[in-house]
Amino acid sequence: MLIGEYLHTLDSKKRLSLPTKYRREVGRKVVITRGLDQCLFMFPLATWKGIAGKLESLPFGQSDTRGMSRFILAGAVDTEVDGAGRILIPEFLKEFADLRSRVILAGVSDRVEIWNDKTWEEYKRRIEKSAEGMAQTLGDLGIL
Amino acid sequence: MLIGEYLHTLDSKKRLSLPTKYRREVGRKVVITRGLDQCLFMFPLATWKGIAGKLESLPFGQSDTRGMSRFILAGAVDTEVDGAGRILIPEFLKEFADLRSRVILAGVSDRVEIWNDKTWEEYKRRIEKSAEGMAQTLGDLGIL
DNA sequence: GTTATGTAGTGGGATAAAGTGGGATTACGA
DNA sequence: TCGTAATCCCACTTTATCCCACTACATAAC
Repeated sequence: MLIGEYLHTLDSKKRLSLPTKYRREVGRKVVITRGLDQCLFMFPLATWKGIAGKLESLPFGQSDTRGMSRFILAGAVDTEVDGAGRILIPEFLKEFADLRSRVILAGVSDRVEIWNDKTWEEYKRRIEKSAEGMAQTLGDLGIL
Repeated sequence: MLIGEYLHTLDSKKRLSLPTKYRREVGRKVVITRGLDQCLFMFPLATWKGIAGKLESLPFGQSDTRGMSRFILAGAVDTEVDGAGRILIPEFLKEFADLRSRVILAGVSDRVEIWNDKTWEEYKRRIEKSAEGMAQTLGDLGIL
């Protein structure tokens, strides 16, 4: 289970080091794609295969699912984690998520999300404001 | 059953010692997350697994549940209790709960809450003020 | 009442590891 | 063939982790 939040730096060579806590679970081969809310998703290869399989089985005739498949599949790249535990972020994904030097890596169960740090902080603030409603939902779900 | 309230110090290395009374029940592996009302929740690993399982099954398509799983999962870290009975609080959680040197640990049945001492005192005062209403509620529920 | 003994909580130093930056070498396209 | 970019490798800096020591308070012994 991937959890936690880390601030790392994306260097001038577009390298981004993964937190050690993620490395074992993530393995050496990963897939990075455009994510939701202007962040990137990074999946371990095994997880990705499951997702790609589901996307393939979507009816291609419908324009909305067609758009969704294109958005995700066309925006995906598979990369290897290098010897120092780093991955390479291609330019077009860097641009998509507006990544600069300071980057947030966030573990969300089966994937790692990659955020511009400012965007992430702002997103968190928005979520915290709705904490009351969240407490209600958590209670309803029997989580807390 | 985790109960009681303790004032401990969070040292310059972000270490926080658990009260001895908690150590047996909590075990060596714990998970700390963002909680409600600006405190942190600390769960024994077994308890956490139950929560995480429920969160995993939430639909990712809806933006509100997406926000919630990010809030909790990305806001969580798993830590081991060290030889001296201490845990490490990562910077981003320290910041979230505004933890300084003086920290309150409060047992709440199956979790331990970690508070800034001032915030805790203030919270208690607020609750005490509404004690009248609370007594009513407890009575209604057949608890007291 | 005073002195041992033990344990909880705290602090600090030494060592190991993680994260980061940069140079050198190799591959690739113009 | 040249210039650019990707890859590998090494080195530095900071942070984390381990281990031991000190203090305070409590209990037990004399």
